[in-house]
Amino acid sequence: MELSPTQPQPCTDPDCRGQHTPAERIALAVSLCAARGNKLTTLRRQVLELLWERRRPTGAYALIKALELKYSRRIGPPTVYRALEFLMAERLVSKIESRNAYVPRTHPERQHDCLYFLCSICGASTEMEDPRVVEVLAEDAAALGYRVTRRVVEVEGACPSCIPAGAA
Amino acid sequence: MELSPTQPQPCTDPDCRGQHTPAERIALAVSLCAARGNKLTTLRRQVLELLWERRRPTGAYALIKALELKYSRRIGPPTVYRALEFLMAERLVSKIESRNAYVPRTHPERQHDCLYFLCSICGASTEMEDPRVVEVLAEDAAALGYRVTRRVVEVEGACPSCIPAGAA
DNA sequence: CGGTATTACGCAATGTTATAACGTATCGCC
DNA sequence: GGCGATACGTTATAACATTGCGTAATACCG
Repeated sequence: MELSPTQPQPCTDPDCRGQHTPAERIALAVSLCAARGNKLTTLRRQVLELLWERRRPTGAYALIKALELKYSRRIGPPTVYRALEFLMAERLVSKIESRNAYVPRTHPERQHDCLYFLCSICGASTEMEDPRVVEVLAEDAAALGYRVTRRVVEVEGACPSCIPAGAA
Repeated sequence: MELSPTQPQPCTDPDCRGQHTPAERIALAVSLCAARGNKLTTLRRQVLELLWERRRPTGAYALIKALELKYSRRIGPPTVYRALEFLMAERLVSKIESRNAYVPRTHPERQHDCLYFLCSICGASTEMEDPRVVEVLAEDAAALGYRVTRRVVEVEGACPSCIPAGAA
């Protein structure tokens, strides 16, 4: 499942209408890092840009190949993994655990982890936020006495465009 | 993070009090597979038993080592992965995606995917079910036009026993 | 400036997780 | 027994991730 890049995705957050373009999100990333005193180096920015360009969950090695192709130089796994580590720490990127792949976050300025809807047919991913999920999980965590540090919520299925194809 | 086995875990489901023992859960697995006309072979049962014995998320290769040790024979990765595939299809086992590890399911007879609470300190996992999570995710999926086939909900944090240790 | 500490990156090697491809054995059935 | 289907064994390899160490770039401070 390694499909061709597509266009900017609509934001499903009710608070923000319209589309987010890669360029605009990169600019936001730059200013966020600057504000925090962290360095979005060239390499890190290139990785983030690439993720925005592909705009679907992308594995680290696919990223390496794409970087090598685009910038005509050799890049080792640790280089990319370190960049991803930084980007995740800055909340600019999320890992899709069920795919060992990475996606750019639409709203790096926000606090909570996102939900991801993943299409098993076309491979697309849709990010969303739902405070109800956060709240319910918080209640469950409290009931168990857990202190929450991270939420992984990934819903696998068929996206609207693919349902005709895959419908039984 | 590879800790020693522990005892049967309490079931957090309000509908069922008491503890589930490995032996009892294996018996349930046998009868469920029989009822469905599927074969819980020796190997598959051994893998399931091992998961119940370890009772914390266990990687495929750790499973291989444990099997080799316990039954004194060589076992290749595909053998174990196929057994896991079968056990997951029968809903007897779940994969913890954020750890690339596997756990036995307490209630294989039930339909919905579980939530998992995972302790980053001791490595323990706690299974639970919450219809509210399922419902909220169903609503979100409907809003996006997604047809859901699987839910991955993994909450990382500190378990009650570890909070004193890890508390800042 | 120049020295020094810190952080980022390059690179080789290796570790870990998962699957492909193909052959053999086992089981159920007629 | 012969046959088809399913499970399992085996080798190799793919895919994902990290360790360790050295060098380069940067920031800080006298």
